[in-house]
Amino acid sequence: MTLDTPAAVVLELMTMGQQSAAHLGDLLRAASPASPHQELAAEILRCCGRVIDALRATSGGRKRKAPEYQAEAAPPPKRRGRGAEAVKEVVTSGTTVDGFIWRKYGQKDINGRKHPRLYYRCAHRQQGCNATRRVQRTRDQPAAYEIAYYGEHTCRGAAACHPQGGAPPPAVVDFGSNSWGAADAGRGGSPAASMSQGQQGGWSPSSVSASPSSEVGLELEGAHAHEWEWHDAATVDELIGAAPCYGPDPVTEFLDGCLGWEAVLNDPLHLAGLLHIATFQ
DNA sequence: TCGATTTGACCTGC
DNA sequence: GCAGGTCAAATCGA
Repeated sequence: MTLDTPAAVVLELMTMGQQSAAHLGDLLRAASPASPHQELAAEILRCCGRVIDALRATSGGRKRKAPEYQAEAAPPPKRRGRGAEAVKEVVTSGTTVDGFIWRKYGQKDINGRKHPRLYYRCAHRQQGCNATRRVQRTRDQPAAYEIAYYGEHTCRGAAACHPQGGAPPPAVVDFGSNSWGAADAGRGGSPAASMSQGQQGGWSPSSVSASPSSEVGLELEGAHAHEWEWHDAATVDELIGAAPCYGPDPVTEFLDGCLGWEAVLNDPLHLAGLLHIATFQ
């Protein structure tokens, strides 16, 4: 492959990064078999692999089929059939904050569940946003929540959802293994706000977890955790005030799988972000 | 007074 | 018929 296209450049760099990460993992393993830092190296490997896979799929001439969903053609919201598949399901610990403004519209005691199931819909439903979510405390960990998302945000995302046009709250991204967030908190790194921008330009929920001490108020437990919702105006103001500059992070979006590869390649800013990561290896 | 939440009733799929 | 999902009136709080 030649390096005459941005995709080729990124692929080359990511391949180098992947090799470097593998090497780093080997070194860490050799230095200290039980080192938790190995998880970081593994995480980098996974991310690189993901980028490379996406790139290869793109360069193969196959384009991901655009989602069938179209905002203007969206049918009126219908009842979900029982067991309908969620667009995304996440498990969060201690918080249900995800950067969107949700309006609770129902609560139901579920058979065999100690805690009721809560139903939320996007606060911008009047604007045609049909996104809903279902929040349920997990059986194993009462302080943790299973959140199932249904529908897509068509309200142009968190910026639109937020009354001040602000950005999502500080939250730690869970890239799947939660190792980044945990490592970040442990190292005192800045708590990265990172919600993901979906392909329609709206924000899609990432897997969000609260880091133990990253942000005031985000880590609550037990009976008070549910009080921290984004419809709490005071909370929103506090969080936005604490982090006024959060905006879309294309790199994180991409790595989190919510930003299409084509969007990255077609947008110089997104591409620059990825290249920055690639050269960071 | 108005917007948000609560909660019982209703609707629908299995 | 039951269980889960949604509606909408009642209630609450700023």
